[in-house]
Amino acid sequence: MRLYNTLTKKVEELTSPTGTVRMYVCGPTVYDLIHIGNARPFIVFDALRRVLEARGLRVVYVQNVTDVDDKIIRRAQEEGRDPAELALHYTQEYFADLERLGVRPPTYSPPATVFIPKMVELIQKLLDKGHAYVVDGDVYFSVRTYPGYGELSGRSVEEELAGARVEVDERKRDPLDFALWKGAKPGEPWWPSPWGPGRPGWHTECVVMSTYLLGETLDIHAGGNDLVFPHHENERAQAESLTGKTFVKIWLHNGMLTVRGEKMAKSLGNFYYARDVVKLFGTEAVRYFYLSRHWRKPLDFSFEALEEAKAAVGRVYNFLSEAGRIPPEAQAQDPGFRSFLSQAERKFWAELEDDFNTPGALAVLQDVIGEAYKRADPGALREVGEVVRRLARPLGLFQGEGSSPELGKLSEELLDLIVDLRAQLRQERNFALADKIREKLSSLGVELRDGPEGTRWILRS
RNA sequence: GGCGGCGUAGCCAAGCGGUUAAGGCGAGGGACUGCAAAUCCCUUAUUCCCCGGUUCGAAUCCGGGCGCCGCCUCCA
Repeated sequence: MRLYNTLTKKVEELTSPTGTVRMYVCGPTVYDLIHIGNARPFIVFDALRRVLEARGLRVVYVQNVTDVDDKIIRRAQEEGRDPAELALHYTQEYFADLERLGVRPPTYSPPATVFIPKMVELIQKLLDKGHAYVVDGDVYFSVRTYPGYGELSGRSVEEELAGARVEVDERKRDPLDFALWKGAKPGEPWWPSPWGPGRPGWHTECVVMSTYLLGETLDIHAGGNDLVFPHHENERAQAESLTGKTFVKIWLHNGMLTVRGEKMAKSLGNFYYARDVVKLFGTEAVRYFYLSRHWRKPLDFSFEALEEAKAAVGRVYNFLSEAGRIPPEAQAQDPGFRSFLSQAERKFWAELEDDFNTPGALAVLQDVIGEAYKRADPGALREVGEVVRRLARPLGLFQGEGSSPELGKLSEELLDLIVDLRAQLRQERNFALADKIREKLSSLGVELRDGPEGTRWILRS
């Protein structure tokens, strides 16, 4: 698998001598429900994980839950709630949302608060090595002590200094220095430390959780491209100052979800909660929507776009239900069809191997479906149905029943009876009544398809 | 201002030096049907924001514009 690495700005081969890929994806800060833009990395990197597994690799997938943070504290104060209780509540909602999005739970989802003693240890080590300093109960990382600072985000320390436009905290030795430990103000949650009560900074959380669970060098570290600076830059500075080793082999950053060209963000108010969008369009339409655009590019959200994704997913399910009713013995007539299929399979994987080109891979699926229809050969249809299901599996798509949910035996027989009676009406050319039945069933979610071999009923999901 | 990215048909979107410029949605025409739906067939970019350059050959590489976006604030 070749992937674009933010650090080197090149597409690089993901190597795994041990057969295990250790990947870390920045998770949510649990002060509110996640919005549909937050869901992009969760879905995209979940799919990447599954594709790596489908290629025979073991993946250890860690995604943190940031449950101490200024925003949580502020929100809790506004609502008169306990910050820990608020964080726990939204952590549970977050997991519920992952399920709604069809995202597999990570191997580990550590809450930051569990690791605070480890964070204190790490900060102490940075102090011991001269990479950090204490000011009035706060601890800062000294950016100048890490020569590689700025490499990830393509900034130079000098420029950042010149361009610093945020009010500089006078107590910092250098405007670029960032907080590792924040002393607690009255009323704020705190944990004990050698520098007094307080809480860890965000950048430190991720370093501790990732290296503790995955080791000092990660194969993949991923997140939204809005995290490149300062978050990931600061993580790298800490980790590499501490270990002297490469922190991350490949940095992956997904593009933003936009609304009319602007980033979707809580602060801009142009957001929709992930669960609401799933409710409106369904899990698979949302996944399809994300995977139909290359993961590094910006993606514009609109109801029309989701509608379109839903239609595309519906069409595939339509095909799968056609293919599914063909007896398993049916074989493709044309001997050349086999090689067409295996060529398509190779193409599918080649697209994914090439910087995780999911839109390219989905196009292969659509293409193969079109070809199967064209053949008008039940055997070919059946075989393509199987291939589509197998290939789409790692993308988390097209594994469901599609348009034929379980019905009770009685209901099925009743439907068959209605269809028979309607067939008689049509024979008698009583089309008015036959159409009325069709319309009524349609409004109940049962679609009738009249074909040369009679009528079939299909349940719309 | 600095750094990064994007601009391909009505819309969405692949493509990364040689392909007939994938695929989807939509639209139009036809087949099937009592009429529909579903499905099938055909049509829908001589051209990839603009201008130069490199090359036998450029949507793809280089230079310069134009437009849009992200980051530079603990934003996925």
